[in-house]
Amino acid sequence: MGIAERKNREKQVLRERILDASRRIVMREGLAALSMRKIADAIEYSPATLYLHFESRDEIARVLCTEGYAQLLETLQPHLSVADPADRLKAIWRAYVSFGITHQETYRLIFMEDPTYIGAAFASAREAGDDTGEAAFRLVVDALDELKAQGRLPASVDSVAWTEALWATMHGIVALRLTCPVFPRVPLDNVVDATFDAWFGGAYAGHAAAPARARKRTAAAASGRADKSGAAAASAAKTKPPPRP
Amino acid sequence: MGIAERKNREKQVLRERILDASRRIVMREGLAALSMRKIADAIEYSPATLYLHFESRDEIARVLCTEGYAQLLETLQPHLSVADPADRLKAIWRAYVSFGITHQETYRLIFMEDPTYIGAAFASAREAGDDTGEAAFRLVVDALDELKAQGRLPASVDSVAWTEALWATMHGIVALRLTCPVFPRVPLDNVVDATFDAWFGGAYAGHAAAPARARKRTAAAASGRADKSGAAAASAAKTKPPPRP
DNA sequence: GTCTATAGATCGATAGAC
DNA sequence: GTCTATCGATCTATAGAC
Repeated sequence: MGIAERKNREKQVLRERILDASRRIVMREGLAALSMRKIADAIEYSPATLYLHFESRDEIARVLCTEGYAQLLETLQPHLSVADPADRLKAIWRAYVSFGITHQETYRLIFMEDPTYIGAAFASAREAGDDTGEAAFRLVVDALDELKAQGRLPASVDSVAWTEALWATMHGIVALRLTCPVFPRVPLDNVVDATFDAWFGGAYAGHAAAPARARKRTAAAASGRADKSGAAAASAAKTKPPPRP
Repeated sequence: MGIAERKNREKQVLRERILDASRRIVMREGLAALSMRKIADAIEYSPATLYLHFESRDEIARVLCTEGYAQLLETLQPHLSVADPADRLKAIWRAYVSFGITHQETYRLIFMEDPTYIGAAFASAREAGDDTGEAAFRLVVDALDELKAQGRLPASVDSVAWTEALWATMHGIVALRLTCPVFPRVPLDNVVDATFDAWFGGAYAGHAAAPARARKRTAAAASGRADKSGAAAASAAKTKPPPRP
């Protein structure tokens, strides 16, 4: 069946070309600028052809969103295995913010546009038995539990609520950066560090019931920051201004 | 000059009617659904008439954004004078989240759509000598400074960075709630409380250099929450699901 | 499979009559 | 001031020729 296979391969190739072009448009001009005509122009096919490979513009957007989400998770991957749980959490969330800042439009597409896109991504991941996202979430929860077990966080901490609050913080940092012209006034890294400081400042002085807090770190971070190991956010997240309207 | 004044009054009335209709459309269907034709239909005028009062659709959106921003600040107002600085911060940020959840589309318009809208709001406020927004920001910074002065937070804390991190957290909570279908899995109030817990859990046990942390509060908050004084967020922010796409 | 052509539906904004 | 009429520019999606 060589002929059928070749045709199928060719079909996949065109599908990829469509997605490539779409990705480029979204990354450069945002989701709103993604139109069937523009994609068709970019790949030098007629708009009608696109409908042989995708049922609608929305389907293309959904695929891109799912892809972007996978890319985000992949970016986090290497930081999930940092030994110390506090360092691990910092590394993960710094990488998260860094991704959001460097891949603005991808991040927008995932978490800041139509909720049904990421909703579909979650659903299809679940169906496919892919629990990478859920696993990443659990790993953050686990890191907090580890800190509790080591007496570096109070046992009363609700790890799931803390995980969601941490997520919200990092999302808030990225999102405000992208949509609010006056945020932040101090360097973005300092805001991230301030968060770690507040949440884990005490986690380095190990004492179970009422850990003493050696929160000297903000002052240090506010100046130069010749940063530690797992910090991927650093340079990328530093100065870039928001280009989008 | 009674006649000219009456005409002027009538002009203002129509202007208000336009804004009323626009506000209703945005609140019910979001900014994307705001069109000159739809506004005109709602007030039973022709689309062309709108251009006698506003130069463009964008100007209307800008005005609505400025209005919404003022409304948000007004909502925060009563909580700015809570006596205890830690309670004050909690009250302010609970009210902030509550506003975002109950006035979803208004909040979206302010902080989640076109950055130029809120940018214009900031600029025109500055020109008009209105520093309400800046003042609110400073009041949060001041509250943190108070906590430091009372030895309830380490002196090394960078109050501005902390303020921005707190803002990012609360924005993140609202924004994720509005655009991410799987957030949050625990009740939203618990996420807010987890944040306060992490940030100010130690602020009730007063000790300057290394304040002991009595972080028992999350566990308590995770259950019932018969909350304290200035908490406006409570019921409103509890259960509502995201209606938008 | 791919095209042309087009239906059908938005929009924002303006010219010019009344 | 307010209207009608319209320009001109989007867009998605499809029917039907080749």
